[in-house]
This record gives sequence, C-alpha cells and structure tokens, in this order.
Amino acid sequence: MELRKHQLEIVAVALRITAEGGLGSLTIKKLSRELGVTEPALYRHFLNKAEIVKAMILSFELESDAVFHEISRKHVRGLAAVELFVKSRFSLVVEKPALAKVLFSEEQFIDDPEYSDLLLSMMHRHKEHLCRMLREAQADGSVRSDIRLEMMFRLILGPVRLLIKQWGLSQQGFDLLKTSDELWDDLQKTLRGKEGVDNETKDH
Amino acid sequence: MELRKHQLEIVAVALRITAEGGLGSLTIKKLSRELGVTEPALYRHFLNKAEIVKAMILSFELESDAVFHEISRKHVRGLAAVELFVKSRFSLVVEKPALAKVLFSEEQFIDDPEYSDLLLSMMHRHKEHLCRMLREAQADGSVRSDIRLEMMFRLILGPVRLLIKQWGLSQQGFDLLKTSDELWDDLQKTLRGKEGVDNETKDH
Amino acid sequence: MELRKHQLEIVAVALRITAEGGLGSLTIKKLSRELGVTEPALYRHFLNKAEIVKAMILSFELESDAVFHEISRKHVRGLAAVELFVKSRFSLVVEKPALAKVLFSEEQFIDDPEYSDLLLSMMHRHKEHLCRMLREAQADGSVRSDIRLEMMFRLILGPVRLLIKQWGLSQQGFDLLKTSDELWDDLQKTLRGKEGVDNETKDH
Amino acid sequence: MELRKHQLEIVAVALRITAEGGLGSLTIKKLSRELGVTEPALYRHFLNKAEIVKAMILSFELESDAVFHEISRKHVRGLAAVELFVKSRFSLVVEKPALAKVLFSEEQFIDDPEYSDLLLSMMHRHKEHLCRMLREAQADGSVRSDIRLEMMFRLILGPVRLLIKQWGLSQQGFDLLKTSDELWDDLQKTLRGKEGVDNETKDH
DNA sequence: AATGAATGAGGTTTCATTCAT
DNA sequence: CATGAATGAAACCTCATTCAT
Repeated sequence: MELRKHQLEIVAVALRITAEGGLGSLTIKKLSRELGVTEPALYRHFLNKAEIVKAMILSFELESDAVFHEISRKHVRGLAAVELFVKSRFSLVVEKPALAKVLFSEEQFIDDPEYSDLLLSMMHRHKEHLCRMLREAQADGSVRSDIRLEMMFRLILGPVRLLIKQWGLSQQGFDLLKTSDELWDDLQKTLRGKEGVDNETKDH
Repeated sequence: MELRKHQLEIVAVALRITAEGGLGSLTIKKLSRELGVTEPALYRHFLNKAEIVKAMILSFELESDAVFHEISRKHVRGLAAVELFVKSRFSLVVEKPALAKVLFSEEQFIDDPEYSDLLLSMMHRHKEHLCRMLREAQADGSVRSDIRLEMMFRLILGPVRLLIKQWGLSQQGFDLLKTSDELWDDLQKTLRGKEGVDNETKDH
Repeated sequence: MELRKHQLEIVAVALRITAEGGLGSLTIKKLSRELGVTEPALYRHFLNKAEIVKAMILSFELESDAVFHEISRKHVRGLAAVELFVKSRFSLVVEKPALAKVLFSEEQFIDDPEYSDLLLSMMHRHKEHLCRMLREAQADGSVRSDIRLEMMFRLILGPVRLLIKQWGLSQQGFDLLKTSDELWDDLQKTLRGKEGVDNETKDH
Repeated sequence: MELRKHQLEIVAVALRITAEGGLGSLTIKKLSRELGVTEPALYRHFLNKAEIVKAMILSFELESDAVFHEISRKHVRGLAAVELFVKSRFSLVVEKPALAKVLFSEEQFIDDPEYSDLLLSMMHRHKEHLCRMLREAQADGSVRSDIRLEMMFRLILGPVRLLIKQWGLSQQGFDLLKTSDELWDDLQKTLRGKEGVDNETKDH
C-alpha cells in the first residue's frame, strides 16, 4: 500500500522528466535528485529503471481504464461514448501535460522490446473499445456505415493524436480544448450518418 | 562534393540505425562500426553528432522537397495534388522504411532544442503546401468547404500518420499500400464537396 | 542459545551460497532473501558480514573437531587413524557438498587478513593431529620412516585435496567415494613401511 | 602487435593485484589506477573485465606451453620429463609469485561458467602431458606400474600444489625451492619402480 | 528470524570527443 | 572513409550497513 504510494510519486516525477526532456533524459540520477533521495533509494521501490518505465506506461493504462469504466458506468454508448473518450483524452492532456506528452510517443518506447508488448496490448485494447462504440454508432445510424470500423478508428484518433502532438510541439501555444471542440465538430460532419449518408448516397 | 557523398552515406546508415533502435541507439561507435570506419573518422565529415542528426532531418526535407517539386512540375493541383503527396508518403515509407520510421517520430528530436527549430520549420512548410492544395480543392469544389483548411490538414494527415505508425508498430505486419488506398478512398468519402464528386469521378 | 541456533541456520545457508557461487557471491541481500528475512534482521544475529564468514570457517573447525574427537574416543591410532580422518573428509564432501566445496578453497578467505589467522591456525591444528598419527604409524612400522612427517602429511593430503577439487570441478562427474578408496589403496602402497604391510593386512 | 603488448601489461598488473588481494579485489578501477590510465582506457584493449580475466588464465597456458615445448625440444622423456615439469612449476612460483598464487586457485574462477571451460581444458591438457610422461616412465621401469596413471598424476601434483599453497599461505615463509627438492626426493622414493617394485611384489 | 527506507562508496560500462601520430 | 589511444562525464546498478519505527 504505502509502497504503492511511493511508487506513484516516483512515476509522477518520472513522467514529468520524460515530458520535459524525452525518455532519453530520464535518468536514475536525475530522477532521484528530483525526488530528493539518493540513487540506490529508488531500487527499494523498483527493481530496475525498466520497471519504472513500465510503471509509467501502466499509469496510462490506469487513466484510460478509469475513463472507459466511467463511460460504461454512465451507460453511455455509440457516438456519445466516442465523444466522451475523445474529450477525455484532451482533458487528460491539458490536466497532466507530462503524462500526455508521453502518451502518444510510442516510438520512444517501442524500440525496447521490453516495453513494446505492454504498449501494443494497451493500444489494441483502446482500439477494441472504440470499435465497439463505433459499431453501436453505426447501428443506431449516428455514424455512416460505408467505412470499416478499423478505418473509422483511424479517421478519428489520427487527427486527435496529431492535434495533441501539434499542441505539444508548439509548447502549448494554442487553446487545445477550444480547438479540440472544433475538431470534434468537423469529425462529426465528416462521419455523420443518416441524413449525411442520404446525401452521400445520392451522389453515387 | 566528395565530402557530401560521404555525408550521405553516413546519414543513410544513421537513418537505418535510428529506425532500428531509436535515436537513443544511434551512437558514434555503432555508426562508425557499421560504416567500417573508426570513430574519429566521422569527425572528418561532421563537426559532431548533432550535425549528423541535423543532416538526417535535412534529408527528410530533401525527400519532401523532391515530391513537392515533382507535383508542381507536373502542374498537378487541388485534391489530386494532395493525393499525390499522401501516396508519396506511403511509397516513401515502403521504399525506405528506415527514413520513414523516423519521419513521423518527432518526439525523439523535439526534446533537444538544437533540433526542434529545424523540425518545426519543416513541418510548417509541409502544412503550408498542403493547405495551399486544399484551398485549391475547396475552390474547385472537389472538397467540402465547411471545414477550415488547417483542420482539414489534420483530418487528412492524422490518419495517414497513424496508419504508418500502426504499420511500424506491427512490424510491417500488413500490406501498407493496399490499406493506404482504402484510407484514401475513405478520406475522399468524408471530405468530398457537394458537387465535387462528379468532378472527381470525371477526372478518373 | 536460541541465537546460536539461528546463527547455525544462517551459516548453513551462507555455506550453500558460497559453495554455489563462491565467496564473492555471498551477499547480505542474497543471504537474507534465501533465509526469508530482511537484511537488517541478519544484524540481530551477527555483528557484520565478516562475523558470518568467520562463523563459516568456525563451522569447519567444529566438523573436524568432531572427527578428531570420534577418532580419539575409539582409541584409533596410527595409520588407521589417518585412514579414518581421510575417509571422513571424503564422506563430508559427499554429504555436505556446500561445506566441502568451501573447505579446501582457502584462497577465497586468505586474502582478507581478517580471516587468515583463523584459517591458518585451523590448518595448523589439522597438520598437528595428522603428524601425530603419522608419528604413531612410523613407530609401529606401518608407514615408512624415510620420509619426514611434514612431507608425509603433504604426500597424503595433497592428493586428497586434488581429488576433491577434481570432483568439484567436474561437477561431481564421478564416484568420489569409489575413487577415494582407490586413492587410499595407492597411498598405502607408496607409504607402506617395510614390515607394516603384514600388520595392515592383518587388520582387515 | 602493439596492442598485444598493451594487453600483456594489463594482464601483468591484473595478475599482481589478484595475487595480492584475490580475484575479488581485482577491479577495473584499481587496475586502471595502477596502470596510470582512466577506466575507459582499458576498454580499448579488452572488451570486458571478463576478457581480462580470461587473458590472465590464458597467460598461464602460455607459460605452461613454453615448459612443455622446452621439454619436448630437449627430447626429455619419462620421469626426467616429469621432474622438469614439476620443478618448472616451482620455479615459476618463485619467479612470478603473482601468477603463481593465482595458478592453483581454480575456485576463484570456477564459479563463473565463463571461465571454467577455459580452466578445465587447461587442466586436462596438463594431465594428458603428465600421464604421457608417466606412461613412458612406467615403460622404462623408473616408476612403479601398480598404480594407474591418473592416480599417479594425483599423487604427484597433489603434494606439489599443496606445498605451493602452504608457501603462499605462509607469506613465502620458507625456502620453497629447497623444500621442493625434498618433496621430489620423497616422491621418487614412493613412486620408484624396478627394485622397489620387486620388493612390493614380494609382499603380496 | 523485525522491517521499510535510506545511504555512501564503489562497481562495470558507454558516451561523445580529442589528440598525437 | 585516417587511426590508436585516451579521457571526463555520466550511465545503471550493487554492496554492506544504519536508523527510525
């Protein structure tokens, strides 16, 4: 329990460091210095530097799980669920820029096979969740049905990720939440089902 | 001149190493070993490691410039130009996985201020090019006009980047070119202008 | 009293670890882990690591003392006593390989002056015991008298130790007890006194 | 060539350190300090610390090879060859105590499987050489034939090793060469063939 | 058979870089 | 396509030990 608490502190600082200078700048020395302890102290709480990194990745998973759980608890489904998830991503990014900056930088981790499995399974689970939501949305007609689920996942999360990345690269130089609302509006326009579908259908 | 050739060789190997193991695995030792040279020899051609990395980034720029130049040479415009650019990205990824894998991993470079300016300006130029093309596309009605250019840029390049990243993470586990054609079809569906469909159809 | 029991447990595990990986692999961490205790707990029973190592050495002494005591209790003397001692060494090696493997590896301990005195005095006592037995054997004619006692000690214990070492290095790859019987036969052949043969033969 | 020379220097110092404080006291830091260079400098000449240790073991092999080669060059055979080899061991010990002290301390190396193969093969080769010599000695009758070659190897090298170890443990407290001559005399007495054999044979 | 947390010293190794040749 | 050798800094990690609880 308490150890868990210490571990969370360590992970929090590790996330901040990684967000500030990239995974390459996350060293045991810097981490311990910023925690106000000596380097060996960290090894009381984590076996390895790798375990710390894995714990960072895991902390993403926990955050995401919380969102999915909340969505399911509220019995939200279909496009509304997708919206909730997408907006939760943006909220997360704004509230915890550290965690967020790392969140979409798989490249930094993917090179080490020790991390890639963890990461891939996490991405896969997200995709499963979203595809389920989108299936519901197609079923209730709120989303067009002429695009395969997996591709629709890309059409949605691709822009989401790119927007977040631009925000990060611009050093938080614009209002992410406002722009993300615009993005969601435009996404809805392009993915709209029913009426939109009819128009589209006529064109063929 | 000769030096330039040597530099290109070095950059090529550096790209391969970075693609295989991330920027963190790009060391002077490994680079020189794979080139069959001693470490100090590299310093004949580059002032330091940073210059090598910058040359890598520059080589992206050259590749992209070639594409833009080709597009303009052929007098291709509007949506067709966007299509050419997008497909050129996928071709590049398939033909030069090393360069490609690095191409969309800005995080690895952006943390170091030494590289970020170079990178940002490059990304900015790409966006300018694409927005110009999209403006043309909106003007000729082949693309819907109810979405701002910058957002449309995200709607297009976001999925493109995500697809490429998925391909990389899956260890090239699927046919990227085939899937990218699907993606382009679906992108067209979602971004099509009211009358533009007919134009597009006629163009083919 | 109780403490002593705990100490013996600790020493037993320490011996096993040392036998498996050498003295260099004997760490407080590993020791406590294998005992199912935390590291500080060991310091309840030993002042420091050196005391544990000394206790290991002491445990050899206790084992040897037991043998010498047994021999004297049975009033065995001369060559028969030597035989008992030598065979007890081999039995010990087979029964407690951990203790045994360490038993003849003085080098590991001798470098640290903290242990060397203990060790040297112990070795000296063994030599005294054996020389006394050999003196008796020379007196009763069962062993040749043209070789000085100290050298005879070497002629006997040298091969004994080498055989044990070979057994250890070969990963217990041969039947030590059988080979040790051969060794003792051959030792008797070479050390036999003029008339002693008959005596020996009669004894069996 | 020159590198080889540097390597030999390093090995020489490594041997001295190991002789003084045991293998456990051989650190890269100490080694480099005593060589008057920084630690990384060593890695120009050896891949590893392990490679340095292996080079130490190898240097024994070279010394021994030289002896065996010399013996064969002089066409010395049988017991005389054994004598030459045994005395060369003692000379080596006296001339290069550092190398010598390590020479018979297999335990220090045997724990690491990386070294044990090297070591075992070396010991095996020595045994082969000596057994060949002893076979010649038995053939020409200078050595008794009622003891198997392998056991005779132990009867000879066991005492040799023990004497050297005693010399080491006693901090070179006695005249090794003088005592070794005594040892050889006594070994000859016990292993003598021909006349001795006849006496022995009569006893049975 | 007490533990969780910490520490100072020190271990091996890798890094980018420089310098004499 | 110059190389062999070296270096200062820093990386991760392990050690025996201590202290508050």
